[in-house]
Amino acid sequence: MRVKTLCLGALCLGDATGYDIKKLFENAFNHFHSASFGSIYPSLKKLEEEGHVSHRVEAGEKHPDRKLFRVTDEGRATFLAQLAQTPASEQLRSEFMVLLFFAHLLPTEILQQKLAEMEAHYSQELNYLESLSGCEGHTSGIDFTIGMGKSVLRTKLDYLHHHRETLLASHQNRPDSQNIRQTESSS
Amino acid sequence: MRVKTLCLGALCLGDATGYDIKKLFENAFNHFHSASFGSIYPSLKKLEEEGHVSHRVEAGEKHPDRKLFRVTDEGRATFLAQLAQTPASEQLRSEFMVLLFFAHLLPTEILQQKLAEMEAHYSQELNYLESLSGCEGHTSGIDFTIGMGKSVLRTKLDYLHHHRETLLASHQNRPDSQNIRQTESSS
DNA sequence: GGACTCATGTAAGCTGTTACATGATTTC
DNA sequence: GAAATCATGTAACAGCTTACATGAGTCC
Repeated sequence: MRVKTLCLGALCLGDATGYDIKKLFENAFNHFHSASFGSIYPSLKKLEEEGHVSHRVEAGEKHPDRKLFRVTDEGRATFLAQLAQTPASEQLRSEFMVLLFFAHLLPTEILQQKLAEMEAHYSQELNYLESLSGCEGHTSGIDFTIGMGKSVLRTKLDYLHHHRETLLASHQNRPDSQNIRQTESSS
Repeated sequence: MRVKTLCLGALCLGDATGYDIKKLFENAFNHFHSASFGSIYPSLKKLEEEGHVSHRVEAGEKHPDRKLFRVTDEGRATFLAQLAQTPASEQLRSEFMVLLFFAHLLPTEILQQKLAEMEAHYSQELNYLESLSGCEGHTSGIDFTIGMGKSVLRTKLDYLHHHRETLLASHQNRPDSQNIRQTESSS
């Protein structure tokens, strides 16, 4: 789902500025999507041209002027239709898995470092999702995504803890630890 | 990690054609990355221009002519360096989570359908990874990625099974089931 | 005869990121 | 006084996908 559609969706939850939407991406959407200013502001512009949103300017005394966007009836209907059409799917992009896939080409210390890095990442994300659980005002759907995210992260951390040592042990004993270059001459 | 680097990595596992590499993306890399012909062939071309790979043509009798690529010493070194530099990270892009996040805007039947769709997806992917577990010739790193993938998918399926009914129940009783348009007049 | 697999490649276009440009206010 | 937060936007570019173009062999 493109950023434009997601911006429209964000505005279906309440009026907001481009800046507010960026924060939504950084917080609520963070564990399943991302977007930068460079895609959010042009998206809002296009949405307005298409009549899906409108805006009014709030003059600021204690903050800069802000453009507060609001979804139109037409925009809401469009989002609903797009949502219903979207097939349920998921795509992981994991540099960590790439690293593991080619782990036999890396020195053990580096592998160890990557594992530690990933564990820290997972822990941090889990902490964040746990902090969200305490908050109120979530729909049942949002609770579901948070709950699922937490379960998955716990599984990943468990998996790391239980298989880390085995992996590192067999990594050190792997064939051609240092003689990759020699193998090549056999052609 | 860009497709070009991944192609170089693929060739570090053995000589291959562009077509072979596409299959690798569809199979082995499938659960953490993807790429199409339109990015693979140009990548191989660039890699050759840069001296990271070379190729020889295998004339086919029972199959079309194929360009068999091989990594050079320089290419191998470059890949190793790039691999060691790559930070361990992960990014999920989930339309399913988006759907759940906005679930309160969808009719219950549609939500139900999306949940079923996702369950089918997860089951299919789990079956595939389970079929891989039986195969031999995996490095410990690859086994790790497969094992982790399986654990995660089982967790997701479990979560779906345990929370599906609760979600659907509270979805049907949600406020403003059908009166989204009325709410709007209060501005 | 039709569908699928094997095999290579290009061109147009979409989507999004990074970096730049600007500037006020608030917090430490 | 420095750094962070609030706030908006553009331009250049990267990277990838989709669709097209082509064609032989194999399996049902």
